Amino acid sequence: MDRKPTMTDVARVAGVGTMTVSRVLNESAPVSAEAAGRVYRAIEKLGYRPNEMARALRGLKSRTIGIIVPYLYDSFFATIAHAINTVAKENGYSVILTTSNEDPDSEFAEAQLMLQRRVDGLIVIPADGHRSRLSRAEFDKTHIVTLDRPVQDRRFDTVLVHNQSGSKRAIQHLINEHGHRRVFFIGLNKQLYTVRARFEGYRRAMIEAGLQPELSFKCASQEETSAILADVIREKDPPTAFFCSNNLTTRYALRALLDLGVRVPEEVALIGFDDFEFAEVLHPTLTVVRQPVYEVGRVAAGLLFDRLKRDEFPTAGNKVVLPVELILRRSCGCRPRVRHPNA
Amino acid sequence: MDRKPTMTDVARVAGVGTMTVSRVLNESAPVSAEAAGRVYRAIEKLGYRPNEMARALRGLKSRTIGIIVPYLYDSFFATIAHAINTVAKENGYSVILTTSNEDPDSEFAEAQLMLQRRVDGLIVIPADGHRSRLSRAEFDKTHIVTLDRPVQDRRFDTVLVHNQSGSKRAIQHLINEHGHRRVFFIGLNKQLYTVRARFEGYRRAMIEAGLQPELSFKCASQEETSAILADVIREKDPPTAFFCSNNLTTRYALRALLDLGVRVPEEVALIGFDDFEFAEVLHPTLTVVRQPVYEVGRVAAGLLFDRLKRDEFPTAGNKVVLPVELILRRSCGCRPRVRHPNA
DNA sequence: CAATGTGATGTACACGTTTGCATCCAGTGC
DNA sequence: GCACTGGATGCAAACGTGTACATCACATTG
Repeated sequence: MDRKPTMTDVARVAGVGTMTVSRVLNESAPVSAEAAGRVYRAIEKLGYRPNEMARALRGLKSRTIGIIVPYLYDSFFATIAHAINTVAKENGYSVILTTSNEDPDSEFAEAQLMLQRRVDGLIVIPADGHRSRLSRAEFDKTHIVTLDRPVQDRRFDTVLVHNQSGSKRAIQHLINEHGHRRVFFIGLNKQLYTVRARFEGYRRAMIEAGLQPELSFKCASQEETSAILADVIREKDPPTAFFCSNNLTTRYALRALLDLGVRVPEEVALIGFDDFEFAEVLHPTLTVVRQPVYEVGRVAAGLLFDRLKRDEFPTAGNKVVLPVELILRRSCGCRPRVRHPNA
Repeated sequence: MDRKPTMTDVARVAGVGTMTVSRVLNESAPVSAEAAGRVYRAIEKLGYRPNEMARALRGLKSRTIGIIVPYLYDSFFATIAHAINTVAKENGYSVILTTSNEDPDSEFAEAQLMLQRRVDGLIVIPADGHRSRLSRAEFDKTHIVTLDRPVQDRRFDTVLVHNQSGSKRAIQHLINEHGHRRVFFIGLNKQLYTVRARFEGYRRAMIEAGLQPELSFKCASQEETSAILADVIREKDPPTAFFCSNNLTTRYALRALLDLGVRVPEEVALIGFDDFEFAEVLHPTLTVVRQPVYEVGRVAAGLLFDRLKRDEFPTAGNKVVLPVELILRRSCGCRPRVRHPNA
């Protein structure tokens, strides 16, 4: 009476064979209403729950997918995970989640572990490495969808956003609407795909306007960012606008400007990539390129479940690129209408 | 040649019995160096990985724990999840993650599902309901640790923070150091344990100072918060300080004050509960009660793995309460030294 | 009526692993 | 030489479920 009740227990109590129980549970074959009733009562009485381990072992699906993200405390990744989890639930799937800490080796190891756990599919935000190890033979028979950053392997489905055109548009806004000529790009990491793509958009916008691209990638910490901005601001003809490649650099830059006593947007304009909740609370409110974070996660999960349903391994995966949106607030110099509550 | 290699395959290639392979993998019994070598080579050659499903089924542990959080896009919960995942990895465990959407029924259903998946233990941030369904008989033989919010069931281990004394100290700071007499408490949800506890600290501080507690709980959206603050600010003798019960209300309140054109801290002071990354970037920088979020997750995971190692079900669980810290910045009226980078 | 289908059920086995138990070999003490 | 230890190994069973197959009653068809 200690162990969890099993299908055999249910069958015994209901006075039927184990198969009848199985058939009732899965509706895999017709069962007489009378027998089904007895089975249901027995299940209720014993508090029986099928053992998913055994089900998975028997060769069906584990009804589990794996997610690998670089970090979880980043709101971008957390939102992605939330979206995927929601879709997984809708499909009756569970989610095993882990982090790669932006390390390809760790990512590979975690993916292997997930395979040992026999996940039916994998959604990965590839770690920021030159080439991922996910393409290796071990994963030949695994459905993989990548996210946010592409991977060389053409077999995977991928979901991206229009990084390049998004940042290009933001820069053009600064140049055309506000007359900026020295716009400074704040990067984070030369390797990171998203940063490279966003830089490329920036670069093209500048070149097309006949301007000189200026950039810095050494902004991985508050200290580095503060030091660089302090130098740049002191030049005799300093930049009049900054473009931050992501959330993190936006925060670092704002903090640095605050410490330096440089007023935004009066003295310099600033646009960030990726919207966040406090962007509307900051003073000034922040103009950003917004990417549809939740949607990215949802679409990626959708692609994975499509694959799982078909269960075929095409030689070329789907590639979905979602649009981004320039949200004009005050930090770029615009004066959008502020909503005043009932007053 | 299509299927994943199994232990039997390895045994055949290595010219040994399956048991020798198992023993090599688990080091559960002595194996001759010569045989072990052959096994290792066979594993390497075939790319064999043990099937965790089969292992779990055979009655050992699933080496998987479950986490249930209300939401994932909240940075507090995401950080908790990250901490737990990190500790789980250290212990060779995987993590199944899901969300309850703050709904006790959903929480119960998800917990059941996790049991079907045969998790070895469960870490739950109990959904905001009067009483959780986690105490029911179904979970008698499951190791459960709760987090952030307590549960009636004394058998569970629990990790909390000093909500009450933390908010009391913040209020006392406003009263004693800055001379405030009308301090307004901004709640969120009467049910939510953390909000109630923080309110109680506020109430006691006010009473002890001979002041009148004033509060509002109808601040679950930006609109509600804005409307209430607009009313309150227009009173003939308006509050001179606000205390926000959590991250979300802090954001709503700041936004409302910004829209109303009320300057912080010149016209009103503000302290929030729970620190966040943008608190130092806001203008003014934000005074907050900081709770050790990551640590809460780490400790909870530690408690769970202690239980798993012992594998006993005590009648009374451990209760750990971690300290919080008042971080003085500018929004309360203090003028902390600002660090100016190399200048 | 024999042949054939169809619905409802049970029996055996397989999934891949680990746990008992049995086995085998070598060395030791008498 | 014999029984005994003890290390190294294999065999069968079991974990809980689903698939394949067999069975059986009964209805349908010619």
